[in-house]
Amino acid sequence: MAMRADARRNRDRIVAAARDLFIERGADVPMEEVAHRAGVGVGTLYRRFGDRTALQRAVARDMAGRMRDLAESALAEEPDGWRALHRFAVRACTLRTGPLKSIIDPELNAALRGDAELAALEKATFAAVAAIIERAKTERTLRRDVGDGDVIMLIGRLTCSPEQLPPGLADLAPARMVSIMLDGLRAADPTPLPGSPIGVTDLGIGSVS
Amino acid sequence: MAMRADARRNRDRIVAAARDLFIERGADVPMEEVAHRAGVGVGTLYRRFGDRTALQRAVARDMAGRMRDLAESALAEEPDGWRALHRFAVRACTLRTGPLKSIIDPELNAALRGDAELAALEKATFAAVAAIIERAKTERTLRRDVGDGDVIMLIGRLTCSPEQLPPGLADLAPARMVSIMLDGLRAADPTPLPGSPIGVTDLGIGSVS
Amino acid sequence: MAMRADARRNRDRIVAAARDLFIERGADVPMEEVAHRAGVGVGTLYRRFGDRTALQRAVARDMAGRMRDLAESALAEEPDGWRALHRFAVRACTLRTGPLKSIIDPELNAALRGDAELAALEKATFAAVAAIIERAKTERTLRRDVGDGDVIMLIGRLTCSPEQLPPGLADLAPARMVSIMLDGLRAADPTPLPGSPIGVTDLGIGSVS
Amino acid sequence: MAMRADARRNRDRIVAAARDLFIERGADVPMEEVAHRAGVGVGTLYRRFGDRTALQRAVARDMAGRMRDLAESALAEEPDGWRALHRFAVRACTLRTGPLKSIIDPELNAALRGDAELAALEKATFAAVAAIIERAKTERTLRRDVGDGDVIMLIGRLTCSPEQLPPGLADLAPARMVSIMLDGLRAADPTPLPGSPIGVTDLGIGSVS
DNA sequence: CATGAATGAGGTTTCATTCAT
DNA sequence: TATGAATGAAACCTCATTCAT
Repeated sequence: MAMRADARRNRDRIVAAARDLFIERGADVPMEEVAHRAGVGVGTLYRRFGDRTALQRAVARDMAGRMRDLAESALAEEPDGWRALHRFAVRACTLRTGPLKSIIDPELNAALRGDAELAALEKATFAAVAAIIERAKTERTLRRDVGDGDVIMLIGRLTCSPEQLPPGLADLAPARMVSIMLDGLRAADPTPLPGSPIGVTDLGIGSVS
Repeated sequence: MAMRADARRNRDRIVAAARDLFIERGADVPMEEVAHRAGVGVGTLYRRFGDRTALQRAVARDMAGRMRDLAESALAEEPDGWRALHRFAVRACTLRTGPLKSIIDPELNAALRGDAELAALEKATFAAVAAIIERAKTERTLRRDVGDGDVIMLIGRLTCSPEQLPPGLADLAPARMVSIMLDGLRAADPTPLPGSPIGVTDLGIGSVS
Repeated sequence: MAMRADARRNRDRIVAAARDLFIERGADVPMEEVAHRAGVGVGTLYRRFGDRTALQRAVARDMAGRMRDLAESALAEEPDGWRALHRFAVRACTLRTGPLKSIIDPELNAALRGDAELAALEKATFAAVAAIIERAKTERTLRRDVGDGDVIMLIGRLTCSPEQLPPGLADLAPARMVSIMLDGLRAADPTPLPGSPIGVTDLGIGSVS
Repeated sequence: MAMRADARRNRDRIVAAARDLFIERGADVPMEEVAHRAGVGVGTLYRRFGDRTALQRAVARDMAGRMRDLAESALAEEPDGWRALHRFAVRACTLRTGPLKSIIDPELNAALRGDAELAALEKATFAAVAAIIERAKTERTLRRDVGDGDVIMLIGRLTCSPEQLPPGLADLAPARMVSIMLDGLRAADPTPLPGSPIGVTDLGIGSVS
């Protein structure tokens, strides 16, 4: 048991180290640096993860899990769809999935295509987001001519933000962008959009953004 | 003279090949593949560019130049600020700077920091965008509580779009997102934003997005 | 511990292999050949030495250490300065520093300039040689009009001997040259030399020869 | 004719550039640098010399020619063998064959083995040196127990001197070393040498030193 | 089990040589 | 004929992965 807890903790530290280094320095950081940042030897890293793609899979699942948690808690805990959408959009920015995109996106990373656990997490995320959107449309706060695919793409864009904003702006800027986006999504007086609503399913399966 | 022309053409083909491969496969494609795609030997590539960072610099300048051209022509050729903003935003998406971000962004790519030519191109881009925004504000089509920094960040996000959209959506989706964003930027009846307008200068020096 | 011992042995074998190959084939032997001769893979060589200059540094220190040992043992173990000088000169030839000169001489090899350990070894060598010379002068066997710099330069020349002498001469020729040189350095009846004695310090810092 | 002169001059500039660069930076200077230093394009260099070994051959012959000239003029112009030996030894130092050894020595450079012109030049040099030595022995100024091989080896050592002596010493140090060596070679009261005199032929054929 | 040394495949870069202009 | 651009073989070096301790 103590063993289990220790091992688990080691595993988590490795995933966290990998995620941070992938964000900071890209998908090609040496495995040895990941191990070092996690405070273990390479051998240990390889015992846990087999190879680089296994580590990427773990990071992707970790991030997808966080994203699902955000979506589900926004849906469950906010009083209305509009506020849920707002909360989800703002918090999604803080995950910084943007700089990780090429690692955690099954579309882009062949190693992740077909991973069932990851697919399940994304499916859950999409379901929660779709529910939020549905609610907001029902409440007549969200314009009717957008699909959940449109909204998910927009939120994906907002989280795609690797640049190091100056400290004072790191929190403010995403909040302002989300606010502007929501103004664009508001039901009142929208400009007609080209085409017809884009659904999640139109995007191809399973992409966080 | 004739030689000059040939060499120039070779150079351009190498930059184009590098850009495409960087987009498709990331910043770490083997140089040999870049050379092959350009139809030259590695030696030629290295004669022109010295090392990988020199090639990245060339790609970054190329993209920054295109971005500037988009901004300046939108400003010069559109009858009003709003249409100029729309045109710039839509066309900027087509440059696909998003997947190149880690390569062409001086903030993210140490090899590019301090490159004077690149800085000049970005400065010109920002100036044109700022002029467009100013015009739109004067025309009272753009809300007053956004700064040029806000708008540039938003446009940067829209161009940050690596996923391979299904063919039918590749053109449509960006147009819809831009349209929604513009609805959010519209002067009429905006929700008050947190903080105060963000200017280009607040973002730190010179990032296209 | 056991590992340590193994690693140490590996390291020593690499340095020995490098020295031999540098002598045989010059400073530009492929690293892979050095590794092969040492019985390890390239990776191991690079793990130990980082790059070619680090390996050269190791070889230079090794040779400088041997040279210092020769000088110090000659000083310590010979009954008089003259015999010490003779012994040092003869044995120095056997180190074959000549063919290594461009690799192990800090004057010639930029990678070695400023190496403190190497400088210390050379300083010790010079000190021992200077003591030998001083003793021989005191004993009135060495002519008074030569400085330690003169003698060190002469010995440096004798060790500068890349040519593959025919087997029978390999031992004899250096012995004869040393003997002739010593006759030239003898106290009795010397021809006046141009200039004044050259000291080690006149040579600039730290060159074995 | 004018053509001939021009071509000749070009060729000489290339050889001179190659010699200087070989001395300064070693046998592996890029051909392009040689060409640049000579003020021509690589193409021209290759038109003249075919490949690197041809260039080395040219440099070797050039140096061997100078060495022969020194030996023959010393023999022809000095009033006695002793002064001829002195002059040859001192001037040989100025050729700086030392740093070129691995390039111009047929023993060390496979590309030169069997070059008839080079062999002829060395043969002439050796003949002149042998004559000088013979004369000095006849005059009873040179000790009888040394062979021409001994003397040639000694002179070879003195010219093996790549180190950058401080300006004030560049001329003085060789003069002092030669003087000391000559004292060692003097007829009066020599210490018996081990073995028997070494002749040029004992050294194997054709080595400048 | 954890560790970190060893391995070698593969990417990067250089440069001798060729060849079109 | 002189030039310098193009080529690709070969050297350098890194790092994913394995394995002895």
